[in-house]
Amino acid sequence: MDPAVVGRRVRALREERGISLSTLARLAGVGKATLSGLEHGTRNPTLETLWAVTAQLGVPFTALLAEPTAGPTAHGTAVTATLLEVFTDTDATYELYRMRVAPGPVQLSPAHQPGVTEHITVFAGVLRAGPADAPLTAPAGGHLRWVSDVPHTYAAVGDEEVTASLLLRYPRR
Amino acid sequence: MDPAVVGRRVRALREERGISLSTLARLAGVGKATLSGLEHGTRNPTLETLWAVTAQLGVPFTALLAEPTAGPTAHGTAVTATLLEVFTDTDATYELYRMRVAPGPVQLSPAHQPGVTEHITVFAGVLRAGPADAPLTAPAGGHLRWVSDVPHTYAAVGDEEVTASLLLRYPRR
DNA sequence: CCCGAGTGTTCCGTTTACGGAACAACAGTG
DNA sequence: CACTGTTGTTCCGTAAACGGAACACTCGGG
Repeated sequence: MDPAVVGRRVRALREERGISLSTLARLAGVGKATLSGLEHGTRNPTLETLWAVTAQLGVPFTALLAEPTAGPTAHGTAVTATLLEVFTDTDATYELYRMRVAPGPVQLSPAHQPGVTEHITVFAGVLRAGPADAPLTAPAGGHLRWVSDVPHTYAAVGDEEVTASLLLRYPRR
Repeated sequence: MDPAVVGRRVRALREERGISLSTLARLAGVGKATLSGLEHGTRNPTLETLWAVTAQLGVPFTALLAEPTAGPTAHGTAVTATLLEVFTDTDATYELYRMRVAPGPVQLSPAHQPGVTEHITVFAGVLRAGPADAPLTAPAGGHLRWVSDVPHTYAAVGDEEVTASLLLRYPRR
């Protein structure tokens, strides 16, 4: 992860709010040198520092560390999935991904454990996905859902890249 | 933010994967002392350190800093929404929330800007939501979508709390 | 022109997070 | 029993993140 990226975002968020470096430093309770160094990417900020600054900006960490999350980039070439969140409830564990499917060949994914379901919301493009023997199609705004304990496929229909959110539900065994 | 909380989660995630402190430290390229102190909450870890460890665990920061994210907890009493992610594409900005709707009175939410759409995936419970004059109903696993430039409502059907993911799409003006 | 109030950067002494090594405790050998 | 390989914790010198102060700079007034 590049600290310069984080720095640029902090600076952008600050200027977006029209607040000066000096005042943000004072509000967040950190030194001006610290904030300056942070925005320039010349420092390697502490959790405490980042927390203080982002809290003052009213922004979760996620907004700073969004897209370069080197999460488990998915299995193959066409599909890129970034793990956004994992939350555990009493009866299941959920993994929420942001997914991109590049136009091109169909992407085959192996089966998961029994009972696992996938929920996909398509935001842009047209996605054809689901069980390998009976895939479903959804346009932008559409939603797909299937039990993923069988091999399944992902493919972008047309030449537009597909953006979607993927939710995996693992029932508690 | 309490560093002890982060520490406990790191330890939980590590043990969940059945991997020892020593090996995780080696894999992540950090000192054992660093990781030990981090898990105990006696240190104030650096962005670089956190990044190395979470990347090795295959978990985004979000998973560590999940629920105490004092993000914009939603409008009223029945609905609690936590901002998980913000990502900006060329044509729109997305805000992804994890939403909980407590059983009880209907929650009314004011209209957003024109063109904003909401996408909801229900994970648990039964949700009745949508435009105030024509709400829709979705059970667990269901999906709702509507244009939210009119006042809209959220309500849990039955006495089970609703868990859902809410995605707001703001088209670029 | 000078002055005060603001901007953001740089300098610097103190604090502390860092990794390597040494450590005690335990497990499975021969 | 000793030996070897673990486990995680603690010690410690070094590197660096920290906040405060000093700095150069740009505005707007008197």
